[in-house]
Amino acid sequence: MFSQTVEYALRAVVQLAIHAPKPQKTSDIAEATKVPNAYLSKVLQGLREKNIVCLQRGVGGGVTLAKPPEELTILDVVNAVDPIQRITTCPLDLKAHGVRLCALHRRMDDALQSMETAFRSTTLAELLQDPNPSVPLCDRNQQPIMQLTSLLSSPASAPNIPDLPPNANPESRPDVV
Amino acid sequence: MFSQTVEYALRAVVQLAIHAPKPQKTSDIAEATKVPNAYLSKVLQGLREKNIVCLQRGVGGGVTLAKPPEELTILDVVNAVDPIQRITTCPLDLKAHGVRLCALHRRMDDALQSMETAFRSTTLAELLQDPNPSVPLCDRNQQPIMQLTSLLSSPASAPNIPDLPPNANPESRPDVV
DNA sequence: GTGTAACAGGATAGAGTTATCCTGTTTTGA
DNA sequence: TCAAAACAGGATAACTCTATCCTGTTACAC
Repeated sequence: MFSQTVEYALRAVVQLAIHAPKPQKTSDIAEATKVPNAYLSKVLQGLREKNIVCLQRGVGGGVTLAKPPEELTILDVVNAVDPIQRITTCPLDLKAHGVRLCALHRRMDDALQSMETAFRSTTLAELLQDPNPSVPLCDRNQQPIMQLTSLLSSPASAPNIPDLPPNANPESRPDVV
Repeated sequence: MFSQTVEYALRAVVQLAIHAPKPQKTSDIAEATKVPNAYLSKVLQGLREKNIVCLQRGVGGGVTLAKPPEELTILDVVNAVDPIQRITTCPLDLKAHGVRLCALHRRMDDALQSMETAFRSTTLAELLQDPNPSVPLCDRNQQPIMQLTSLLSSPASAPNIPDLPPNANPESRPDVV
């Protein structure tokens, strides 16, 4: 549903947000985000054209966010590389429909709108402040305060959060059927 | 965001639902839905493999829905041709994340889930019962009861719903920002 | 100015999506 | 049995997306 390019772009800007405002080299972002280096370079050029990032050549250069993480939403990034195309007029060009979508296209556009709204509501800064124990792009878990305390007081009993089997999925919300 | 194939498949099954349970020829569906005939044939073969439609060769044959419109949801059709792929494990394969998605992928999957839920909540039958004046695949507007009455009593003053300019969009819900 | 760091951008290629064409197979009914 | 109707399916092509490679250009430090 989301293109590879969107996924890559989001990973890259999250990595930039983590280190903002320090510039990051494309190759370092590529490594951290597991995105092919040469392709990431193209994606970043696209982001620059849409004023999401700044690219600086030469020694000490690299990539930076064009705005502070508080002012960049997921939607800004998504729309920069692979815009969510809302359905505004009848895809069949039926004259009688025009901008009054039929039930089918109304529902399809509603789905697009809900996605757009969700993406617009989250900034990069909010992503980083999320209390989720999995830190974006970082292969470790945050230790909750309680566990951190016990870790400090008795290192031997440090909780070791195990990987869960693929079907356990304790963090996800139950599917509304 | 939605592939052409999904759009085509949805148009086709709506057309089948409109005429259910009467079989429709592929060529007739193609014409009504403005989908390339030969390509629609491939799409329908995909829908048959997923038991969404039945295809019958020979004189009097054609395409029918494999279930009544009340039992087919938009999601059934979408997943048959271009499945909504939920994010269940970390796309970067970070060991520490596993099935506990980070904030970024959690939000992306939430968006996918809301789309999935919306599509699962609407059957083909409900699409056809929608009071929306634009009838799916049909290039005319239903006359609301009031207007129909006035039409019958005084044909000369029959309201003629004009096409609206692209930005007026009176039917769409206001965008929640 | 010279060398190095780092992005810029064109050429190219593989895979997937969308689309077309043509021939084969099945089914029905006269 | 034969002919027509209608789908089946292989071959192929255009286009887009994803990805790689290589050379050029810019910026900084010395």
